[in-house]
Amino acid sequence: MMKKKISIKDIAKLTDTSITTVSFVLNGKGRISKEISKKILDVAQKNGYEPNRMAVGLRTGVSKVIGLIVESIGGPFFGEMAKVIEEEAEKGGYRIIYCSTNNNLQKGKDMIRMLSQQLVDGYIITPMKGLEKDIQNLVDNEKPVVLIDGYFPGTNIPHVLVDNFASAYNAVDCFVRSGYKNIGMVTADLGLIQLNDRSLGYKAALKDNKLKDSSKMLLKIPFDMDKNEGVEAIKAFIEKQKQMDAIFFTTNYLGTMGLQAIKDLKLRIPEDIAVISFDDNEVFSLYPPGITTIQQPTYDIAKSAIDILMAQINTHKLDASKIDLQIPSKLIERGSTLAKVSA
Amino acid sequence: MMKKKISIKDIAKLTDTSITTVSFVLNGKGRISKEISKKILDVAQKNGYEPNRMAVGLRTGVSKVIGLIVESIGGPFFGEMAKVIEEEAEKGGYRIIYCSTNNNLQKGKDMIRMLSQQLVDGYIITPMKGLEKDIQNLVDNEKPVVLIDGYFPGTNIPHVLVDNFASAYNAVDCFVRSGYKNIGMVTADLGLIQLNDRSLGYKAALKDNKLKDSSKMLLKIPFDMDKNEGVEAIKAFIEKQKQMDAIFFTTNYLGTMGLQAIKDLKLRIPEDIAVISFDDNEVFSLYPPGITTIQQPTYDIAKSAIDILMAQINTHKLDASKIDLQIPSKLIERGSTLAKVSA
DNA sequence: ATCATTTGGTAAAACGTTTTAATTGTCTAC
DNA sequence: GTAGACAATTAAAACGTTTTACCAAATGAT
Repeated sequence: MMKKKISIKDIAKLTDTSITTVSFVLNGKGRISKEISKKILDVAQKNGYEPNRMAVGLRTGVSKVIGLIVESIGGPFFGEMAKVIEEEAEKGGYRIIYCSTNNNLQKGKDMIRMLSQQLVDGYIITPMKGLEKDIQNLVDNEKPVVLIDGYFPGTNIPHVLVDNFASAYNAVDCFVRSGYKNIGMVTADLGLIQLNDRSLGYKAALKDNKLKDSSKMLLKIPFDMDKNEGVEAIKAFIEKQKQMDAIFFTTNYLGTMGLQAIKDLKLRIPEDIAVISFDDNEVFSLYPPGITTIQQPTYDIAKSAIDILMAQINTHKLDASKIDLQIPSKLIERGSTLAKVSA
Repeated sequence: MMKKKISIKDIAKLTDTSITTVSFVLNGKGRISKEISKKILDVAQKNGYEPNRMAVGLRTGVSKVIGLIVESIGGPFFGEMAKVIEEEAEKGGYRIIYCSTNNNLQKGKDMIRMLSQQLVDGYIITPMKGLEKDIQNLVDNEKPVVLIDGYFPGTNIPHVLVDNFASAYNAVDCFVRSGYKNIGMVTADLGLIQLNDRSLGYKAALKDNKLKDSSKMLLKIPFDMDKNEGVEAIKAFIEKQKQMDAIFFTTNYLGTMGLQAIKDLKLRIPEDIAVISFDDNEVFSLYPPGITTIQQPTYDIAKSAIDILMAQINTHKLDASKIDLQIPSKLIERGSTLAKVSA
């Protein structure tokens, strides 16, 4: 056992040819006769030759690895994303090296620094506040980069994400169509542009529908609040806003916290309060009476991101700086937004 | 911009020393005078020197990367796992390269082959039927390997997973304590040893409690069934087993399918049917009246796995072949197993 | 027959490290 | 003073590839 890996040099010796010849045959370059080619291919095959990635990487400067930096691979959204990205990358012979930042800025910076030690050919990153410089630096150094799930306003870094503004706008519209007029919103204080866009969509929709100003019916959960505290905060919020008859949660995890809060308060959905949450997931489809959600097109986002990245990698001088892909979401209507029966 | 990365050679030139000296200083080897050391360190620091991983890898044969091969990174269980593994690995300066097999044997084989092209120093793998040979081959070639979430009976590959037998046994016990006597089970037909162990635990518990033989009240969902078909199958199963008053789902996804089925049939939990599912997750805590679950110690499993792997990597001649870590699970009791009120 | 071209093949450099073995001084001990 | 020990430094080989530039032989054109 422990057969030493066979190298190109060994194959050369075995076939009585030169290293160059073997390399040429294996890569389909140069011009080598059919017979010699066949002999080399046979020997390579028989001995299970696999090129040494490190050597190739050192010589050519390409690693065939792309770095995926996300907030956390756990969770349905990024998990699903990672899966698609990995599958698509694999088709191009690329592998994924995965890093999570847990929303920790320093960790994000570290990750970028590590990966840039010539070990990845491109990056897919979920941006976070404070990482602008580091990412811009990659771009300036002509590293292929695609941002997903967020972007940096005012910079020229290609990005693909759901259309957050329109999605939130549509959610409010859905409430209105069903007869709800006092629509509150719960969001998080993470400094993420995507949450901000959702807020803007919400506010714009209120305004367009001539509904009362929302400043009162808006709750921002601090980023460092844990789950239980969050539930309590939401409960307090709901109790205070007596007239509120519908509530919009801007993220998945806020939505589940919200359900817990509503359950604790023994309120009925949608009779006492209608609900919409961002990010569809199993809880929402199962939880009675079914929670209306904004389903992010994870597949499309991931697919587009990897495609754009590959395009950058392959055609070296592609100008991707103008790519701003905002993909529409899908509103999944369930029981939580049934038409209101006026009291 | 696009400053060419600085190399050890450049630093040598800049400090008027030799390549060797720089390498020695940077790695704390050899014996170099304080003054020269300082000069070199300063220059390296100032220019943001980072060693070229490829070159190091080629020269030393270690990549500082470990391969994580799981069924699918999506899903709460593996996602959480991946997170812990990545965090722990990072402490030792290792990065994770991630691959999912989607339960596809060929893909699993391909992954192992790719990763073994000298690009990872160790493997964490969720085993699947048919991969025995390939994995054994890694072990024979002295590659560090740890299996998680499953194992190959009769082989000597270190593994860490939840104690599936005891977990299932405890679930049945919980039903019995609450007064349920006709306990059915729904499992999947994936050929996975862990599911088999769960079945065995279930059967043993039935026997020890002198309950009626279970062969009738056992449903096996074929591996290629989609979600809707699964729900239908479970509905049919429940309707057929009139006397069944409790049901045990051996996986997360079967559990949620089961909830859907029970909901469709308009049965009450636990009055009409008590429920326990493997793998705790948000749905189960939220879904009224709260579903009792077997919570896998994901953190412990992941932590142990990476620790064992690191131990193998660092102390080269560690005999890990006897490591068989079966970690107890935690039964989270919720409303779905409240004491039965006899009719 | 001679020169130009093509065809089939290879030597050698380079990528950026690590590490062995060698080379210079300096110092100690006799 | 000289032999050995030791300290500080370095030259050079090696890891496994890719690729440039070159060479010899065969073919074609005149």
